[in-house]
Amino acid sequence: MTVSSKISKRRKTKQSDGSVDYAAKRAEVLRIAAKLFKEQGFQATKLADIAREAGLDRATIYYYTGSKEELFHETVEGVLDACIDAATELHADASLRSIERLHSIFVSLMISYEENYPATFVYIQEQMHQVGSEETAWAQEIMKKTRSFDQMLLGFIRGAMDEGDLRNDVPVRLVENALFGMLNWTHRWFIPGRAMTGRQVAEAFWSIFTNGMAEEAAPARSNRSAARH
Amino acid sequence: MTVSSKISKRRKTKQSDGSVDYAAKRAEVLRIAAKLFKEQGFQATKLADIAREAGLDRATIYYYTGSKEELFHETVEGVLDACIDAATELHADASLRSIERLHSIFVSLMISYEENYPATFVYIQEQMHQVGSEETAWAQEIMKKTRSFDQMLLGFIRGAMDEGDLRNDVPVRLVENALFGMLNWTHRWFIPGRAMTGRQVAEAFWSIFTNGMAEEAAPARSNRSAARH
DNA sequence: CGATCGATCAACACGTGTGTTGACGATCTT
DNA sequence: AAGATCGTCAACACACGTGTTGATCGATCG
Repeated sequence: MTVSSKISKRRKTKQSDGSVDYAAKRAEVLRIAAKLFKEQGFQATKLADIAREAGLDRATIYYYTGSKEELFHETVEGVLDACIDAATELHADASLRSIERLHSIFVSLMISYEENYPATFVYIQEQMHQVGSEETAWAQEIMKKTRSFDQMLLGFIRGAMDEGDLRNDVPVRLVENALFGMLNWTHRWFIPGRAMTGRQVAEAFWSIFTNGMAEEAAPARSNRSAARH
Repeated sequence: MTVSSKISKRRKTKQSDGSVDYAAKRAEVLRIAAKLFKEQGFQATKLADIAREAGLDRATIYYYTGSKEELFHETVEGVLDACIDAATELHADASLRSIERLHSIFVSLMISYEENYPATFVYIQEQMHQVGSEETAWAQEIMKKTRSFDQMLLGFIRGAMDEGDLRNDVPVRLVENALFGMLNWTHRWFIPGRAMTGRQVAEAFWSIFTNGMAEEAAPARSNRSAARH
């Protein structure tokens, strides 16, 4: 990031083009950084923590990266693009109903969260959208993409309402916040490789979202005590 | 917090018992601190920010509080108790079905979030539950209460399933995470005094949770286009 | 009107975290 | 075996945020 010329960085740049072991170890450092960002938050994570976890001296970290910020950017960059990619490919297929596209995106998104773990959860945790203060091109780009992604989602929900697949007696924004609240809140509890897969979680949430949890959501309403237990 | 004797604190303590203007200004500082904690997070909020916002010198803040931590504790303390109070009073009324109690708690909780704004949202944001590392009595207490509150909620959900008011084909934990994901995610977008009240949001979420968003979830399926729009 | 007291701030001391430097061993090269 | 190079770290310089002190200024009071 810091462009100025320093010996430590000169070494790094020299490294950048070539070696294999180097790239591997660099990736390892990045992995550890992402893990700690997820566990403790960006600010609370000290470079010393990353170094300790990697079994290196703090100074050595700078052999692999220019700064803590750089590690963070590299963790988070691409996350948004992954989400947008997942969404746009469905968006293109106009043969599907909006509700089906929304469903697809919802599931794809959760799977993307899972695959990019823990990067996406770091992204969510650090509230990347409200970096309004920062004037950096980086921040601007994030905000722009987020807004555009958000509009896409809203579009699907509105579409599904117009097409009669979703109730329209609730404000669109609220529906979005309900659905993606469930989804995004996973960053507080979901861990890949545990009881459920990302897809299973997403499908379960989707079922709740569309059908609701009421036992008698279906026409049959009379015999509730006969319910399976 | 810091018990040691310093003149600055001696003054403060002297102030603690008595004055009226003092208490008012102190409350003002606390209010500003809470607001900034909400906007920027605890770590990112510098005492200088609070001072600037309050139109005071940084040093003067210490005339009203012992430390940044103290401001934080005072912001967050009571939040959990408010939630627990809201929950337990319903818990006592055994004449209600579990599903009704869950509904009541859900709405009460959202209203509590609204009334304690922004304190509760700070609480949620700072992930008070996973302060596992800290050994302070304060942290222990928080964790204990959180766990107990969590168990209470799970109990209601299980109860509602047993009583046949909720589908039981979804893991309890997942149902909890869906419902309280929607609720807790409000800390990212809900602002009191805007379009909707806390109660309205909660009721809308509850409706989605129980009935789902599918247009044909309810018995009445025919006149959908007649719906308010 | 000098004394007291409450609120304020300038200046300081300190701790902690970041990023840089230079050097030291190990391995690889010719 | 002399030299180059790579990964490493001890030590340093620096920035920043916190909390403390002592003094100042104005109001209230005897």
